[in-house]
Amino acid sequence: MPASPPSLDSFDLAILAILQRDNTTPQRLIGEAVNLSAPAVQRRIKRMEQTGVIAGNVAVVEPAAVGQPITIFVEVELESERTELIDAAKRQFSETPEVQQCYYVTGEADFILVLTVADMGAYEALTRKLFFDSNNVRKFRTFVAMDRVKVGLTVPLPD
Amino acid sequence: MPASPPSLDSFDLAILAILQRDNTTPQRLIGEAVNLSAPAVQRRIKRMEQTGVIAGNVAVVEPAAVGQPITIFVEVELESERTELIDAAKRQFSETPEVQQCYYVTGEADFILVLTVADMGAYEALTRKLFFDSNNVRKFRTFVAMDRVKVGLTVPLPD
DNA sequence: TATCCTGACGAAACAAACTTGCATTTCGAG
DNA sequence: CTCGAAATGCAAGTTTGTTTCGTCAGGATA
Repeated sequence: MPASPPSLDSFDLAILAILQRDNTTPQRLIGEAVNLSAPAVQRRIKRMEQTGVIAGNVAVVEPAAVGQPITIFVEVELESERTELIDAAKRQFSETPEVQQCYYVTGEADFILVLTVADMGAYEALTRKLFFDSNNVRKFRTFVAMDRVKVGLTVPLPD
Repeated sequence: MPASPPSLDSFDLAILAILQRDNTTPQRLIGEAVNLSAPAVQRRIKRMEQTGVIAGNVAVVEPAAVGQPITIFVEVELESERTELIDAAKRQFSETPEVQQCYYVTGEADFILVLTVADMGAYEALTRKLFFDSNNVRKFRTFVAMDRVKVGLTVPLPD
């Protein structure tokens, strides 16, 4: 729900850089860092939330701590790329909690999924549900993460 | 820096479910939702932050709004898998801001990267820097995201 | 069984942060 | 140069976060 043309100035970008790292930073400290008063910072944050520049404010949970220690990538190739079937696939992937991320891509695959599971048994069950029970998956390639070298949603910001 | 064995109860999980969706939710409301007082909620959150169950609190920035509208996946295959070279690759990927996520994986590739770039020119420059200038990249496959169907770091929580 | 210790809880007091109103300033268009 | 829209800072008011403290439940010990 972007409400208007964003057009961010250097204050906004500096604020974003901080919030992107830690959104519990007090507005007073942000203000000191960017040379602005706390209310000014607050108004800018609010505006960016309303215009969709800030898409959300979330706590990042460590998967291993909640019994989901395995991260898996899957490249999915469909049989048919009819719009209706593509949309159905998008919907199913979106609705599946273990699917942490889902992208519809160009190239040698149609979808790339990032999954979070408790163990390989859980993954096997998922493949059954998502791929084999679907009549539209031609094949899929699996990559198991040995090391989550860098994880996040941080976006590089212009200077 | 996990400080102790976590072992989360159903209160903790219920709190996590909320924070994972919106960490600006007042502790009072969380308390009402999980049947606990605000201080109890606050203590549990603090403990989970200290033990690493909660890895961070961040604002999610919309890439398109800050001039990085293109998301790209790359499978990277190295020439040599000597530990030293693997570590060097991890380090370089980690240090590159455009590399939003980096995983070291098993399977037909060694790394999977999630990149955020302004345009294809920027990607071309990145490939030069990350892959061609490195003497250890055998090949890489590129997937350009047409639709970010589901994006986030949300982890499925046990009941 | 009685006692002590540990850990977690809620209510209330307290401190800090967020939010709003308002006068002033800034900046671009006319 | 003047005007008006938009953003700012300050100060008050409100909400939220944090600490304190007394209580209680469970477990170990004697």
